[in-house]
Amino acid sequence: MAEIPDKVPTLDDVASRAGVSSATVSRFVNNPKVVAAATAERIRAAIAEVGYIPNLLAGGLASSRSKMVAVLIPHLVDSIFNDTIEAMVEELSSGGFTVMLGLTGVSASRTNELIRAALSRKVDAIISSGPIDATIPALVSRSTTLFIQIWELPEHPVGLAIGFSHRDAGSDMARFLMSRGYRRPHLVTADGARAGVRRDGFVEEWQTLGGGNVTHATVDIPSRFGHGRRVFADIRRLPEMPDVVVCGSDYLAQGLIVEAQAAGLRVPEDLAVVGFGNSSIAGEMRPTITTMDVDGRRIAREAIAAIRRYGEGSALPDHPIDVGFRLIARESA
Amino acid sequence: MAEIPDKVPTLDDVASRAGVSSATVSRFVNNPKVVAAATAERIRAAIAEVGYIPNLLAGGLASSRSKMVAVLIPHLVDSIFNDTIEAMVEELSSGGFTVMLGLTGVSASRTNELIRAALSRKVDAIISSGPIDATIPALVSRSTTLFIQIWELPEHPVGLAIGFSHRDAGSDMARFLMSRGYRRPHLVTADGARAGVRRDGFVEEWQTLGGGNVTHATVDIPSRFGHGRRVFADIRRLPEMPDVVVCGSDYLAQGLIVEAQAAGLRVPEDLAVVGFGNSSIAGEMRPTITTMDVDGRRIAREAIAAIRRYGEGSALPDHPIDVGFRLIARESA
DNA sequence: TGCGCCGATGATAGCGCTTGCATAAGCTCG
DNA sequence: CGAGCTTATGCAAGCGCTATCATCGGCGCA
Repeated sequence: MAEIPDKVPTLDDVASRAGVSSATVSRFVNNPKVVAAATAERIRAAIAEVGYIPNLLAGGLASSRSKMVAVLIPHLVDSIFNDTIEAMVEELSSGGFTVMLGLTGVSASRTNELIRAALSRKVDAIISSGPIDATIPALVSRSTTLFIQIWELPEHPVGLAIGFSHRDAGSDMARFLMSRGYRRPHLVTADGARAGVRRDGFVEEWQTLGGGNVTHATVDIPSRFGHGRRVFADIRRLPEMPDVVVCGSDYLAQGLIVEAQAAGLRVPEDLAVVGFGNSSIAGEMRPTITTMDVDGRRIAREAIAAIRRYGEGSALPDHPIDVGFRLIARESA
Repeated sequence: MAEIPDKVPTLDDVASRAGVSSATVSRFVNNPKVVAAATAERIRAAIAEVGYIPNLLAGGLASSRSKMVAVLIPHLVDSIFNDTIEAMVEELSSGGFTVMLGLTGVSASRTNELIRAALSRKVDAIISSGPIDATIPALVSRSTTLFIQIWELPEHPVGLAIGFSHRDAGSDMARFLMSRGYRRPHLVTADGARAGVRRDGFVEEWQTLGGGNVTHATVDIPSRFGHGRRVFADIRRLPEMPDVVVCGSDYLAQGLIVEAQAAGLRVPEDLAVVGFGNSSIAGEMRPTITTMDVDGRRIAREAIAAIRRYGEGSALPDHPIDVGFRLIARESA
């Protein structure tokens, strides 16, 4: 019975066992087709025998390509990105990438630290859904790492942007609610840039359509289920009760519905509510929640495709990738 | 004005700029106190001037320590671990570790791949909340990576376990509900091992206390908000309506409450509901949800402390770390 | 004054892999 | 049948760090 050396086996161990050079084993590991079938078979066997696990630190150092992607999001709990991120992580993993997760919160310095950490690890790409501050372009541009902003389409993206127009999303919602006959919308948004753009889009369109004044309130980022309580209390104090509340996330919409119902109101008859993001709960709530769907899996796929192309040396598309959105009319409005 | 070389600066660049050897710069980067104050200052300046970002692939390769920790969980959306994982990621990041996130789903092969990927990256530790299959011990034991199972206390953990007794959690809940006067509990659990243990603990204690029969149903992993609908429908078809439903997660409890209320039942008067995990929504729902609190942040801290000690060569505690749990009585039962 | 020590630094040998270049067969074809 | 390819493999030079060992001034102390 073969002695198992007590150190973890390296390429060389596999090589000598298979009777080839370590270069050949390396080739086999990274691209099996380039070695002859018979050799491949011997190497495969040798790998299994010694229980070889490649050292990606060494590989990454040598190739300056890490097969690792950083995903930066503000939060995990109740995050509007959850479904998108779950899709993202699944797609990245099955695409052979390792995911480095960073939680930025709302702090720019935290975001910066995480970006530095990612660059330190020579990640192939950084996918960020958080806010971008002014120091980031300089950091990123000196590296070969691809920077991808998701969920928005900034005028001048750092690297690549994959998202949709928040302004259009806002105005689409305005048209929808107007056509449904609502007249006194109340907006509740997290105080982030994107939510602000949606709000502007809504208000502008609403007024263009001849709608009256639009009231609005702000909640902390992220807009969570738990905010529902305070938001509802605030609404009750409004001089005139709105007939529909436009929420910055489905979770907030859910929280608001719960509160409204607890207060004896019927949704949507007494108060209609719409969310944003088409999180899984939106279709499962009672009443089901009218919302905007964003195709997270599509964003993930586009991101991965871009990373691949970029890795192979192709130029990036010189314009952001617009994945659009889709209004989903359900029971709540 | 100084020319910025178009390649990314290395330790050597910093060293020559500061007029010291690269070894000294390395010392400064990893442990500033060991270099003389004046030298430190020069190095600090040089680092800022050239915009040096350490290459952790190279560092990790040389030191065989990656400062990276893999976190493996089944899901992101509606996961009972969300709050724990958020705490975990925050604590790890501020502790200087990079987090590699893996979503195992319910597949053992997926879990295996992720563990291999983690080992390939020479992570300092793998923190797993998923199910452990028989092939894992062999994989992990040949490496120097610390394996940490969280949220449970298995008899024979692979590496270290940090969690609590699911059996005790089950029996505590049984005692609590009995003392509150409930008589016909119905259990709804995800079909995972841990949930099964809690159920057994509940049933056994319930019967010890002289309670009658306990009905139970199973849902897919993870037990989510959306399951509430089917679970409620099933309950209605039970020969005798339960007076309290014990759910495997707060999200499921929430979903069930929503359904019950939509059907005109009052919670807890007509049907009481309890959850598990003390997710943030539990205290924010109407009614607030009675649940079991598990201190996720404590688990995270214990894990990090263990990783640190292990990295410094200390032996692991030879017994699992029991962080306990706490029943939180709220309005829903 | 001289010995031993300690704190600060330099020189250097790898860590385990990738990859450009060189080599050696096998093929095709006029 | 040999020039000119293509294909399969080996050789060896790094990738950018860390860590061991050696060096070299002080400095306390007998």
